[in-house]
Amino acid sequence: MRIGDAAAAAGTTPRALRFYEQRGLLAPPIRTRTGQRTYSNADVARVKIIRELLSLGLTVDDIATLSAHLHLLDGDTLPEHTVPDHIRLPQASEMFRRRLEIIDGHITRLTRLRQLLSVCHAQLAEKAPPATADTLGRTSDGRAPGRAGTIR
Amino acid sequence: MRIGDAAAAAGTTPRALRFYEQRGLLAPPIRTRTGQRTYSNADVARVKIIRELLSLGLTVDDIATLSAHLHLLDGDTLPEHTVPDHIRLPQASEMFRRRLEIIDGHITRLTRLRQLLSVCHAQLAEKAPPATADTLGRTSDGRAPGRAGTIR
DNA sequence: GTAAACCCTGACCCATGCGTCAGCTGCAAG
DNA sequence: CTTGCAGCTGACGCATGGGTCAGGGTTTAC
Repeated sequence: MRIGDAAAAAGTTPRALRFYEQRGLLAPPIRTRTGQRTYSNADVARVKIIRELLSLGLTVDDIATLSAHLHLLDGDTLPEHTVPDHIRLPQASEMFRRRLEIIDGHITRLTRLRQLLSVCHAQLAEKAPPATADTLGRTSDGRAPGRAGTIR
Repeated sequence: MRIGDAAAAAGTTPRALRFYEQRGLLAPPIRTRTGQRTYSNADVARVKIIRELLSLGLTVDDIATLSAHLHLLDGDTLPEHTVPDHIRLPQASEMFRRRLEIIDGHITRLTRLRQLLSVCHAQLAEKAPPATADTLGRTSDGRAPGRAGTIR
């Protein structure tokens, strides 16, 4: 499988795969003798995991730190002993702990925000009749060509 | 109160206040005749709210859209009728709705991630004895001078 | 009156997660 | 053989939320 197909299969772009590779999230894949990258299904699975984690708010660097242990997240799609574990284990464990704390914080705060906004919304709804199509000026998504940035 | 004091009172920097002003989160404050900005306590309160919302994951643009209604979030610190409401009410209401959806999504996904990581952490903990100070290479925070970006 | 500390307006810098050329090579189809 | 899509490696661009000068006025304290 070459990069275009692998990317499509994982729901992303070739550019992204090269980027993940460059940043250490993905092991450098086997190349054809002319230099083209070839990916396996396991690679695609890994990319999917990576995207999942990104969409959940981890950063590329976080995922790189975890990279030796990503297979734990997927039980059976990835090989078991691809990487020398023991050196990074404690750091990874620490990282998980910290991440958990951060996530708990996020959840707490978001929950509070949810309440705040909910109240706001209710108050506004009292004053304003529910928005109709023509009180809203075209709710197009307005995404410009070059829109990049964080996956949310 | 001049900008430095106001910023300190709100727990941020002059630069940030100017930035919020420029992006429409803060009304242009009164200036002395020599051009220096002067802020009231109400302004400081508003900045605190802005920071709160930022830390909860809203973007500057979101907050700008809400800016006419921020006082709803603070009941009694801000004046009641400073802005002509009616034009933007429906949009703001819509925005709240969308934001609520997004936040619910975040919460759901974070909760899932929490579980995943939690499992990972447990599995790692089995293999690795709990990290001690010297198995971790200096857990310094390593924050470089210019570390900017999103408030998390 | 003069230095120290603060403010003003640009303007450029950082990290993220890629998009998007640019300029060159590879490969399968007609 | 050639055409045209695909891949390769840089390198620059974008949006966010400000930090950090630079170059010049202001205010305050001694």
